[in-house]
Amino acid sequence: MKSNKPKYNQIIEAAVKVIAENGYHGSQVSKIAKAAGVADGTIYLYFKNKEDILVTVFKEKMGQFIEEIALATSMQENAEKKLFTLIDLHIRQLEKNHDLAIVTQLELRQSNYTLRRQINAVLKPYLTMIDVIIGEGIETKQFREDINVPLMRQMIFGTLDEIVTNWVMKEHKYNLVDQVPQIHALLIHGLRS
Amino acid sequence: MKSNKPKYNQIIEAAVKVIAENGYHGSQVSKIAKAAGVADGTIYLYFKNKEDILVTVFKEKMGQFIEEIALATSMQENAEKKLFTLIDLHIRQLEKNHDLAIVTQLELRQSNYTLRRQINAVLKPYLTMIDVIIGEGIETKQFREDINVPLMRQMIFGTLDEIVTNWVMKEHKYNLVDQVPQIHALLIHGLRS
Amino acid sequence: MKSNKPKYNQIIEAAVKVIAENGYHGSQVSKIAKAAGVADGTIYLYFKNKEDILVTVFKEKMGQFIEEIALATSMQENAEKKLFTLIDLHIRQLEKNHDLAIVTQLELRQSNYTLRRQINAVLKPYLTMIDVIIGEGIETKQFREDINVPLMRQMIFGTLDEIVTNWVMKEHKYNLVDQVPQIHALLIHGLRS
Amino acid sequence: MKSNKPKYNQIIEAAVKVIAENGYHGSQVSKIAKAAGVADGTIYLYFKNKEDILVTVFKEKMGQFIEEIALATSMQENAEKKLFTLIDLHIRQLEKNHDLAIVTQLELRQSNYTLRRQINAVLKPYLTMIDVIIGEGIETKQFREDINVPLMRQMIFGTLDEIVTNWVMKEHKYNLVDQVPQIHALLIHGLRS
DNA sequence: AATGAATGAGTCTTCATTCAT
DNA sequence: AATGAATGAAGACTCATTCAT
Repeated sequence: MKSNKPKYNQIIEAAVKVIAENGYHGSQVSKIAKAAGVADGTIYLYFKNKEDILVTVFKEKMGQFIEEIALATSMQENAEKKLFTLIDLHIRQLEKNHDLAIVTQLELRQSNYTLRRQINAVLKPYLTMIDVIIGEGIETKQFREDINVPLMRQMIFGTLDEIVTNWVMKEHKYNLVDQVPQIHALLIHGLRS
Repeated sequence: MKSNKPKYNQIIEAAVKVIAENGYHGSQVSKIAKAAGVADGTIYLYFKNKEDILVTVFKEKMGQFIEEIALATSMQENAEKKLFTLIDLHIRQLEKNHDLAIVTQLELRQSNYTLRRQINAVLKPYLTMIDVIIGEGIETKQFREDINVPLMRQMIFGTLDEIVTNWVMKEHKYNLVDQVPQIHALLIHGLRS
Repeated sequence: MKSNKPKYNQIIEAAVKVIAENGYHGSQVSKIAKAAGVADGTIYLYFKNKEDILVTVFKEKMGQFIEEIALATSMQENAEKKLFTLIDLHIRQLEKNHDLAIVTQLELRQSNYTLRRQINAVLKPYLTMIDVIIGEGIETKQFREDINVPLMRQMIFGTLDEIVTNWVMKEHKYNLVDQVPQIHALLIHGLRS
Repeated sequence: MKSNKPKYNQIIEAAVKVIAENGYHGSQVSKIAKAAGVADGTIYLYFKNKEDILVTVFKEKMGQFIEEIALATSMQENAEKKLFTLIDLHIRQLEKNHDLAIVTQLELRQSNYTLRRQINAVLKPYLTMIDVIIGEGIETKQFREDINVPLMRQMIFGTLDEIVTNWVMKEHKYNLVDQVPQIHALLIHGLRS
């Protein structure tokens, strides 16, 4: 696929790099074009408009992100382990890819409302995946019966998102993967002693 | 106090309203001025520039927000109850003020890096307050000894933030305060049955 | 006179200072008001508008300038000596007063066409004075009969103006008065050996 | 050459015309663009900013102006004739081109300090050319040995500049070229009978 | 398919001037 | 006479998008 549409991929990779380096508002179409080694006009042969580049960046990158997590969790035998795997890969993947983390945690959020809705749509399957894991945990009695699934999913996603965002804003100065067991424990056991 | 600087307050209130209605990028200075019933130039007698309006809106509103929570939690006798109060008021205050919720959860995040850092600075005391409550819980053995305080704080704040943001993006279609006890329970007990 | 209209004079002196220090375009009415120790509005009790301040500055200062030259030349016995005195005082007065020189040679020329015409009107008597001296020289046969008076006046004024402007632009780094005899000689004898 | 950069030249020609007609402060970028028959934004493909248009106008026009004088004087056999040619062409070229004369003598001087310095840099070779002619005259004993070259140059340039400026301010109501022999005579012989 | 020159809509900010006190 | 808070008009510049080549 990559070899079929080389410019398309060039542009997406350039966009991630340019946005991570220059910020959302400093990433003009002409700058992305230059980084991709194509003419400004060429961008519009592959993308409807600037917003479309950004949405596509998110779709492609998050698509891989989600797929990898989906695959890995499916190979775990129970909900608790699946949750651990999800946390681990969520954090591991973003920690591995600084540029992408900057783009997803900071820059893309500076977009307008329309783009935000599209980004949420891309995230939908991921959130559903979390819902399914929680549901499975409840069914198998690993998790409490009275758990409100959407609420618990917001807790899980909100926690992970906040943790990664903090790490990005602190300029990746500390190690994230090491905290995975603690995060998992907090989500499973809560605060109570 | 309000009567001393009427224009100042007019402008801040207008800014919240205009941003909530038109979004961050649709909120021209002239639109805010018009909504405040002052001339464009008057804005610049009270604010250094457009960004300064936004920072100030956040400072003033979050200042009250945080203060109210600080006061209420201080009157609770133990960490668990303090946490409940914090969750309750965090959600209650934003649910009560739709416009403010839109501004803090969605619009202000579309700002540039500089503004983001200033917003974080304003939030700092709130985050510290959470840290202190967790610390108190650990000392009094209400919470587990091995809890990583910053991590737990990110979990609490991330959860609340995600919950309110979801509610705003779903256009406030459901009741939030009702979920407070469940949120509290999840944070205290976690998923484990 | 000064004691009768203290604010009036305060404003004029402040204007010269502020313009010399901040340049024409950096000299807002409010800055002049502040330097003069009066309120912005007070300016408009004494001057019709901003342009009026500038014209008045020029009128007052150039009035003194011209008067002093008129007095001194009138005490010289012949045209050649009068010309020497005129050159000497023209240069001496501006060299003595750096701020005024900056204002007259550089800053006030950045004004618009209307102001320029008014400035020219103020200069008129000075130019006429030069004309009269040349005429006297011709009558007394000190100067050639076939001299075109306006042309010669333009030569004299143009020369002096250019010399002072160059000196101001070179930031007053050299001594001007020392050159007076040479200037006089050049105007009297020309280039020819 | 013109056909290679048509827009560039269109903009420069339009700028001279617009500034001559509307004055420096009345020449908005949009007005120049309209007169040049291009979009506002096109200006910025060829010029860094508004000031850059003005500096370029001066550079291009004065470049030609100076070159023509350099060529013509070089073909004269001695310093006195070279000086005559310089005076003649200085005045002839500006008299021929009313718009340019207005721009160089009046409007461009309303510019700020930065622009003024750049304009002076453009004039530098012209002033040097005058210096060289004077030096040559001294060497060949046409001119007096004791002449202060910079001073004499300021006298020549100041005289020409003042004469042209007066003519522009009098709205070109009289003939300038006719005065060339008189100007030359005054510079060569001075006032003395 | 690819180019890149050209377009032109859109906005924050300054500052001379006014006028109620 | 004096104040100074309030006014609001005015303009340079950017950048997403188009289209002739």
